[in-house]
Amino acid sequence: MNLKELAISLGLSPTTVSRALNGYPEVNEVTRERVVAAAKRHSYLPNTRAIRLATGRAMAVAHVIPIATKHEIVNPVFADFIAGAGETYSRNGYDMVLSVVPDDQETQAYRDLQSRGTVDGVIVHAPRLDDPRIALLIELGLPFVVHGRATGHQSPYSWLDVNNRRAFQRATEFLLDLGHSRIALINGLEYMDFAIRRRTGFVDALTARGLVPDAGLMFSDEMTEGRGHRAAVAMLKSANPPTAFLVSSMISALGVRRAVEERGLKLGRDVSIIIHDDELSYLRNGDDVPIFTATRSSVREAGRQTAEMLLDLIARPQMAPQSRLLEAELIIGQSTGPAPKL
Amino acid sequence: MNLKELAISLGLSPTTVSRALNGYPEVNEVTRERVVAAAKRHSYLPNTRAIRLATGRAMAVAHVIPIATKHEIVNPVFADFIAGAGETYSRNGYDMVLSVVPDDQETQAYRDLQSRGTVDGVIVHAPRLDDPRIALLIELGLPFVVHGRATGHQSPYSWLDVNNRRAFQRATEFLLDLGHSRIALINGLEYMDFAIRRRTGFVDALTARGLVPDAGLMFSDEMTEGRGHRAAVAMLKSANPPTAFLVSSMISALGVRRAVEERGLKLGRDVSIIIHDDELSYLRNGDDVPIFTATRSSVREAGRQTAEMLLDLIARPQMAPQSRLLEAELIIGQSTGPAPKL
DNA sequence: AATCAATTCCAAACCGCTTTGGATGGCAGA
DNA sequence: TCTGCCATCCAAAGCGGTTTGGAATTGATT
Repeated sequence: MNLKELAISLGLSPTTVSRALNGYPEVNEVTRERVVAAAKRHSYLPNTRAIRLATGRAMAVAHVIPIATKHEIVNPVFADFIAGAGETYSRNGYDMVLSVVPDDQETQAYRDLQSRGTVDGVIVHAPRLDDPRIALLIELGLPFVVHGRATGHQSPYSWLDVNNRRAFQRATEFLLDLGHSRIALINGLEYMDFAIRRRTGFVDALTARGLVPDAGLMFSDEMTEGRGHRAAVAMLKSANPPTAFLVSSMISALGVRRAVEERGLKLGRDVSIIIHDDELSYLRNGDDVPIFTATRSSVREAGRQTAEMLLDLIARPQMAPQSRLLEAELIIGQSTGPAPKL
Repeated sequence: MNLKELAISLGLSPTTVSRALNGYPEVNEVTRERVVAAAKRHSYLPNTRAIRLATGRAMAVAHVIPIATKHEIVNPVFADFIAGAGETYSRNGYDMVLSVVPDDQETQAYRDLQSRGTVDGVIVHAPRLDDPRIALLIELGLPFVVHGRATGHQSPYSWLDVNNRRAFQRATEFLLDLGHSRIALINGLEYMDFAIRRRTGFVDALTARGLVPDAGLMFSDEMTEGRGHRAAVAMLKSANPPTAFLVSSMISALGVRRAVEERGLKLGRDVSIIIHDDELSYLRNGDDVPIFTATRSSVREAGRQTAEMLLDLIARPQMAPQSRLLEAELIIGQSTGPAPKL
């Protein structure tokens, strides 16, 4: 059943039926009700493809997921972010299209999206230092919002980010206040913008207390359980081991915890850990009482809000770039305690 | 730049330009080259929305992701499956649209997708016992492929699944051969089809050796680190603890391992663990040597293949339902060893 | 030279909706 | 009674492609 057939069955013109269903004022209320009733009766729904062509809007947003040809890691944070963004899109009648492309074709993917008119805007994931995608999208004139920021990029653009620097600064201060002075940082890859900011917060907090960051206690790699474990093992067996760890991801932290326990040390007594908790739905930090002390910020909520910002931007294209900086909570769990006495 | 403008700039009709670009035979080879060159020069790409309306095909596939209003867990396996499927779609010029909907609106979501013509087909995730989605999709006539199977559903449909029963049967036999007789099963929620099949494989293997499955050693819950840990702790402190664990997920297994180590037991010597390894990219089972002995099957590859099956089905709608049963490898890691002597 | 079949191109219809620019009729105001 | 203004509806023109059904040109065949 399409608009034309529905119109015929009602003895009306397609124009009137279309207007009735879309709530335009130039149709009699009685007629409108007749139309709406008939539409429901025939379970008529307007064809998406036709609407898109007629209105010139795609009513869709893309998330481009580059697949690294080398170490092809799908960001575990991604699923929850998508879930959050997806909720927003559903509520607003937008479709979410995921473009999975080899990373060397990412540029072309954005150009395609733009010139074929497949979507009305995009969300940029996992920005890196001096990320080239931002300049590209500005040039293309395709509305976009970045989840995160790109240190080094000049011109203004819309983004939503967690205050990573502040979060890690506070976490470090918290450990310092507990008397820890040898604090290790188990970070993500430092070409990722968030990792750079976290390190900055960490270093700033140490420096402010007159401590000199020890390169041997700063580790940066993919955030997997194995890497976290390996790094922690190495640090713990060193001559002057850390008494506390600041860990960028729950997953790495599972590895760090294992290393700690393997050495017969007790978490929260001998060694403290603070993690950053994205509140991944399949990796809850304890059901009621948090296990890890953590800087916490829901990536799912970030997804919801980033999507909202993008839809705003699409609705008002000449709007100035917006930005939103979310503050992470510092929540106290069972993984931190006073630095052990020597 | 659109088709019409391009045609004018070439002194040709839109018809000819369209045909030239789409490789139809009724256009002179010289003309075709002129057209192709001009298209590239103006970086012309045909408008997606127009193509979709004109051809009546959406060139898109949906994955409906129900968000449980209660325990809203995003399946961690999901990200990698999507990445795999996405690769296939990209290669074939299809878009992947993700519909995130509250689970009580899932039925309506499928109906919408169908009658608005938003997509040409869908992939059904995480089938449950007697999953109603299958009957719905057959009724709607929307092409679909299920990732997994739905025990209890009658009429034929297309699916791709791992041989979960066989995998867990083999894993259990492997443990039995090592002399273990008290083997625990840490399974996923047993309204999920895959969990039912894994339990069946487990029970079958025990029964075949004349052992009676102990209900106290069979656990079923969400597959998180915490739940795995808790279940293992309880079992290990019981009067007659298991000497081996069969664990449905890498994530739960991290918790089980922690429980084992907390008790001062050594993995592979005092207690054995076999996991099912979906080869999640962010949860590698060791870099070179596998840590856990595992039944292994790449969910990413499953995504690739499931998507291929769906595209086939869309291309040949009257094709009989296809199915593909992937066998998991049993790979030997460091987490298994002979049952400890009493 | 006339016929016929390819070859090569084009005009126009169509996909299913939105939207512009009227047309019609009823009613109040002069 | 006539004018003008609403209120209500419709015809037709898009949106940007694809596809059908010729038409014109060319070359081979008789």
